[in-house]
Order: sequence, then structure tokens, then C-alpha cells
Amino acid sequence: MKNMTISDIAAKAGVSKATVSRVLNSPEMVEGSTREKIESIMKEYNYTPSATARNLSKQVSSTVGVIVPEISNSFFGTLFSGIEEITNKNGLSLLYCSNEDNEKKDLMALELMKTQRVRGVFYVPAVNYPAMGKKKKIQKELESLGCPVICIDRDIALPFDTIHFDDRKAMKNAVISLAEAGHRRIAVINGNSESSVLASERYDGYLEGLKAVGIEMDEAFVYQGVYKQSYAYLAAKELFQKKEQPTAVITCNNNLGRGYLQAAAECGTADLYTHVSLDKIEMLDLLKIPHNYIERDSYELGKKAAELLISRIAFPEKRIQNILMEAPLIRETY
Amino acid sequence: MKNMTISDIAAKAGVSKATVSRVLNSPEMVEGSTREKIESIMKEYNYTPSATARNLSKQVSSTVGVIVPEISNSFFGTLFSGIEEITNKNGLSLLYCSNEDNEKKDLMALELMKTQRVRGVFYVPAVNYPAMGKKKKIQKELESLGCPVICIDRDIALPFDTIHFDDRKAMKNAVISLAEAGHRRIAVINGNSESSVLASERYDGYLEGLKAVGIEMDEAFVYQGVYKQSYAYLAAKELFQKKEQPTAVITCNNNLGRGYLQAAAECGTADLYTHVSLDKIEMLDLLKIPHNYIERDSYELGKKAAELLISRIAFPEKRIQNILMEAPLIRETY
DNA sequence: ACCCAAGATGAAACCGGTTACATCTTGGAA
DNA sequence: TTCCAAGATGTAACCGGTTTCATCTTGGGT
Repeated sequence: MKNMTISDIAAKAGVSKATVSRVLNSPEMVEGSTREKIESIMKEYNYTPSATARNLSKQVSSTVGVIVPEISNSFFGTLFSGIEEITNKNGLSLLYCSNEDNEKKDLMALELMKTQRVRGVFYVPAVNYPAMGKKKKIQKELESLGCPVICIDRDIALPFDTIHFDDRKAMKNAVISLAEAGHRRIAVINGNSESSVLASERYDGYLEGLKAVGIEMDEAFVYQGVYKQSYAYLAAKELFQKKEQPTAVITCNNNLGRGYLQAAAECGTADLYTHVSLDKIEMLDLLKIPHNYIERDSYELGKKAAELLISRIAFPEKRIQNILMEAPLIRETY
Repeated sequence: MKNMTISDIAAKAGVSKATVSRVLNSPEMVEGSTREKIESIMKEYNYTPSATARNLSKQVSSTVGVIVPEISNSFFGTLFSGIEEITNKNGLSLLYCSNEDNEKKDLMALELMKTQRVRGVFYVPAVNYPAMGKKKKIQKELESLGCPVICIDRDIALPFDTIHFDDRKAMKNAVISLAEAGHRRIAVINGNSESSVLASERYDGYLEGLKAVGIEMDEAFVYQGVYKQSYAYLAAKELFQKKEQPTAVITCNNNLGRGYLQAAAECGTADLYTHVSLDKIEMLDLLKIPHNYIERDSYELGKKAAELLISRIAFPEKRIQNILMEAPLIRETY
């Protein structure tokens, strides 16, 4: 059964399509009996206006785009839910595209958003942006979108609104807290801080923490690779072999935390080190396994990001905002 | 900077918009030098055609819809990724909407898909469909979408393509396997089988299993409530209090499995019963905690579902398909 | 009774593409 | 040389809405 059009409805009601359009958009302009007649015909034929046509005609879209690395990662899944809660309330639908933490996909995702002429974009940039040339390209692409962009979780220092957690501060706090508990040899397992702003923020926080408590950085305790479980697994295994051992370890995202736990469980040394994980790791609380972590509430992040976009759409000229969210340290084992 | 239109490009190139449209859609129809000129102008001004206009004009959309209960549940997050892999390859973008396992939201989601005039819909129905009236309404709504619909994970017996796991068989197998290992008192924690096809399939599988091995069903061992962690937690606590105890328990989705584990961990009785979980529970493998589960590969489910939609779009008249996927039992503790 | 403003509705242009059809070239066959 | 088919391009209608502007009623003030 083909979809009805506004002309079909107009014909059945014996009015012009302008009138039908009015009952859709400003019903108060249409005289009572006419409106009722049109409404009943719309109901009878189950008519729903086409967003495509409406968007084209109005020159604005009713959908916003979301670009994240991978939705199956619970951090981003939850972020996405938070975004949805707010956009839904504002009558915006969500167009999803992953970038798989990969620059090429990232550009394709932006291209998609552009052809779709979305109203705004939530953008978690692919994690690595080494060369400045790449960054300029992304910036150009973002600007040519012609719509507001909210950079989430990763501040790639572009002239757009951003919102993310204060990872640097959280890392610093974690180090200080560990030091206060007597730890002097604190290892860290992180992503690559030379190619990722995210990783370098975290690393800087680590260094600041060490400095604050007067501990000299020991390269043997610093692992910076990729944000993958497998990398942390290998790093942990290597740590376990060292002649001089750390007494604490900080893992810098949920995948890395899982990799560390995997290695620890395999060696039966789960509590060899005091472990602080950036991002809570699921199931540990249920299993009553004590767990220290830096809590980043990604649902809240999503909600805040969505509110930021809504306000940006309403006030396009307002100056750029950079929102920093607190990520508290939750201590259970030391 | 406003977006360029096809007319702008045509004007700059000194040709008609038809010609520009041709270099976009069938470049071979355009003479070499003309095409190159147009292409270079498009590149220079970073022109990207509007999908909105194209969709309206072509009378087909390039996006497909996905309706799932909640994306933050890893089962659905992974399902979504699987869908994306295939739709991406086929040049389709994804419009997301959650239904929160709630009928009202479900109808709103379908309405959204209709106004967006999507090319097809992946639909995981809200879990409960008690009254036949509600079902008819959903069916009417689905039909009025005017596009292919793939019902995923939950077969609500409507005339659309479906794909889901053979939960009934998997449950039956699990019971038989437990019985063969000597278990006679096998409890089950499930959703409400009177209001959900999903839950009733699982319950029926459980009953078939009992029957196959000649065990009489004992109501004291059957818990059917809602698919929430908190429900399984309470159910498990209650089981633990019983004078006559089961020796094994089957939990019928990942939330219920988690709730059971939570209760068990709290009582320090993690291995009091042999536990089989429908759906693998994350982290247990990493932590080297042995775990029996019915494995449902939701990434694969998503890919298969997407292939089904692609083929349905290509062959609208092909007869309806109902695909059943195997869900193997993974045994580790008995 | 007259006039005008306000209210209801319609006509038509427009949004940015696609496409059927018309027109104009051009080159090769006869 | 003539003629026609094939190839290149343009014209204009169309997709399904929205919106400006014009037209037509109607009722109240004087």
C-alpha cells in the first residue's frame, strides 16, 4: 500500500494542500469544522507526512548524527542512550555511524552526515590524530558540514563545543591517592600518548600526580600502546616478570582494565598489585570483587552533550563551550 | 557557509543541472571534458549532493531503521554492530530508535520510521504483547510502513521475515544435558511466559526438556517475572531459602544471569547450584570463573538479519523467511 | 447601508535533486 | 553529398511538503 501524500488528503477533503499543511503545522489557523474533517481523513487513511519532503522544504533536518568508535563498547553504548534520552524529547531522530577508531572511516562518517544534511553532529573522533595535516582535513570537513558539532570525550582542539571528563585531573588524583596510601612504584598502562590527545592527557595527569608527590617517573613502569584488551594483557604479563615490581597499576580505559584483570586472573595474582581502572569494569561489583576505579558516567556525558547541542542549535552565535566533567575516584581495596 | 546546490555547480560549470546530475549518477553518459570540468568544480567547492532531495526525487530512502529495546544492553549493542557491518557495505545508513521494551515507545518508534520513509526496518519488538488487540495494532502499523520489516530475536508471529535463535531447543538441550549429568531438581528463572512469546518459547523448551528426561515439573522451581537483574536477584534469594533445594538453575537472559550471580556472590554460595545462563555473561571468562551458558552470537544475528533485509529489498516478492539460528550450550562446570 | 480589517482559504513558487523527452551535433553508411 | 542514428546536452515536470501572497468572506463600527 503506497503512502498517502498531502495532495491525496487535500483531494479527499476537498481543500488545497496548503490547508492540510496548516492543520499539520499551525492548526489554529484553520477553521474548526474544516480542521476536524481533515483530521478525520488523515486518521482514516493513516496519513503521516514525509519527513523527507518536509526537511527539504523547510531547509532543516529533524535528525542529528552520532559518530562513535563502536557502539558495542558499553561506554559508548551508554553514552548513546544518554544522547537519545535528550534528543528524543526534542523531537530529533538519531542517525548512527561508527568510525571504528579509524581515520578513513571517520572521514566517511562525516561525509555521510554531510549528505544527510543533519541538524547537528555528536562526534567522538577516532582516537589517533598524529599528523597535523589530518587534523586540518578533519576540521575542514567538520566546518563544511554547516551544522553544529559537539566533540565528545576527546578534545582534538578544534573550534567546536567539546565535552569530556577531566581525565588528567582524575589520573593525577589517582596517583596522589595511591601515593598517600604508601605506594611509590605505580605503573601505568595507557594508549599511545604521542598520537592521541586522549592518551596524552591521561599520561600528563599521571606525570603530574607523580610530581605532586615527589616520585620520579620510571620508564619501566610506563606502558603506552593501544587501547585494546590484548595490549594490556601483554603489558601486565611483562610487568609480572620484572625483577623490580610495581605495587600499584593504573589502566587507562575499560579495555585495558579487562586485559590487566585477564592476565592477573591467569597468573592467580589478582591482588598482587593495587589496581585502579579508568572506567568501572562491569560485573566486579556483582561478584563482590573489590575494585578501584575512576568513574566516568557516560550516560550523564551523553545527556549533557545533547543538552549542549540543543542549546547550540538555539543559540548558534553563543561562544564556544568546553565542558569538563568530574570523574571521581572510587576506592575499595586500599 | 551554506551548502552548495546542484544548480550552483551547474551555473559555475555553464551546464544544466541535468548534466551535473548525470555525472553524479551515470558519468558514462557525460562527455569526458565536460565531466572533468564538473568534477573539478564539485571538488573545488566541496559539493555533496543532498540525500534529502535525492530521496524525495527518487522516491526511495537510503536509510534503514533499527528499533531495539536498549542499545546499552551488550546483546543489542553487538547486534547493532553486526547490522551496521552489512548495511554499510550496501550504502545504507542507520536510523536508530529505542523502544525501551515498552509498547507505547514501540508505537512511537514505528511512527518515526514511517515519517522518515525508511527503506526497511530491523525490529526487535518490545518484549510483552499480551492482548491480541495490541498485536493487531502493531501489525497494522508495520504494514503501513510500506517497507520490508525484519523481526529480530522475538517472533511475534506476524507475516514478516523473522530471524532469531532457537531458544526453545537450546533450553531443552540444557535441561537434558543437566539431567544427564545427574540433576533432577532444575530451577528456572525466566521472564513472564504469559505475556511474552520470547519467555514462553524458553519456558516451553524447559518443559520439553523435563519431559524428555522424565522429570516432573515442580512449580516451586519455576520463577517467571521480568527480564531484570533485580528480579533474578530476588528469585535466587528465595530459592536459597527453600527447604527443598534445586541442584541446578537456568537463567533465561543475561540480566537474569547477572542477578543470580549477584545473589550467589552475596551469599558466598556461587557454586551451590550448577548454573546455566542463556547468553554468555561478560568478564567471567577473563576472571577464570567457570561458566555454563547458551551462546547466542548476536553479532552474527545482526549480520544475518541485515543480509535478510538486503535480499528482501532486492526480491520483495520472495516468500517470507523465518530463520532459526543455533545456540550451542557451552559447558564448563559439570 | 458602507467600509474595512481580520480570518479562512487557495494558487503558485520553492526546496534540491532526478528523469522522460526534446533538441542539437556529429560521423559514418549509402 | 545526403541522411539518419547515436551521443551529448538542455528543458521542464515531478517528488511531497511549506510558505508567501492574493483572494474571498464575514462581521463590527459608524
